Amino acid sequence: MELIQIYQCFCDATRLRIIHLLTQGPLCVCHFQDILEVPQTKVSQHLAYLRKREMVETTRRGTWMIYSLPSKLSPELESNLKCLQDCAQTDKRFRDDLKKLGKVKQGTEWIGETLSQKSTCC
Amino acid sequence: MELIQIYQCFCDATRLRIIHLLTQGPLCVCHFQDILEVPQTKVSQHLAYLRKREMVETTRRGTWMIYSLPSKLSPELESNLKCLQDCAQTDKRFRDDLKKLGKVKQGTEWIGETLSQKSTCC
DNA sequence: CGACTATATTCATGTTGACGGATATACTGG
DNA sequence: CCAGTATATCCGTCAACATGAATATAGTCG
Repeated sequence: MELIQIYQCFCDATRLRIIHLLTQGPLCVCHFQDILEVPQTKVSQHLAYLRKREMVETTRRGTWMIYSLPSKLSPELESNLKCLQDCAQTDKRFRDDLKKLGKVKQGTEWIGETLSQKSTCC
Repeated sequence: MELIQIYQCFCDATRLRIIHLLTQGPLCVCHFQDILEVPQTKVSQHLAYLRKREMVETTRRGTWMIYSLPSKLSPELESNLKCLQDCAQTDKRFRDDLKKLGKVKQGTEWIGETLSQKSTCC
């Protein structure tokens, strides 16, 4: 992944929040919706943008689509993700996203290879 | 400077090269032109973009306009500039830019507050 | 002041991107 | 197979951006 493409992926607020969430681990679309509070279409479109540029990978689990960062990160991407995590700490918006992520995650839990469902959503 | 704006400034190839050059120190427009080998208009427009977003500062020195990074960098910008410098090392294009910067700089030299001109350009 | 150099701005145009609304697809459980 | 949920894609529209050409501005030197 070219450096410039990394920045292109990073340069929209919604995408940046998505990527930031993904640094914490894989996440399914409905969780993105819950956390970001943006329309489903918007989430899907940005995820499509990221997929097209191979910034994210997907796995289907039933009707849910789980998004994650690529399993092997280029050094450039890795550096920039670290930098992002670092910068995000001082930003209220990103911190709030992480808080919500925690709450949303409380509703679900991974047990081995299966997802134990506690919330109404995935 | 907001994180997202940093990425917006970084997300065009020409701008990224400009910013990368600026991490090495102030530079005037004609040097950008020489190094980047892009039309003057293009350089000026990208510099205007960066100026508007306060990613760069300017000083006039005679007919030349010297561009530099802001004297006080936000922590976010500083982190990202470091990251950029890091990533740029492994990229041929950026390395070539630095090589050219060296050559161009050989033609000029700062002596105290005055610019001793050795090349035809500033 | 006038010619010249360095740089900026304006303009027109093509492209990409962001977004909401509508619709399609994919999987699941009955 | 059907209904329902999760997600993706398509479409139209609007704004932002990238770019080259032409022109304007600012400073210097004679």
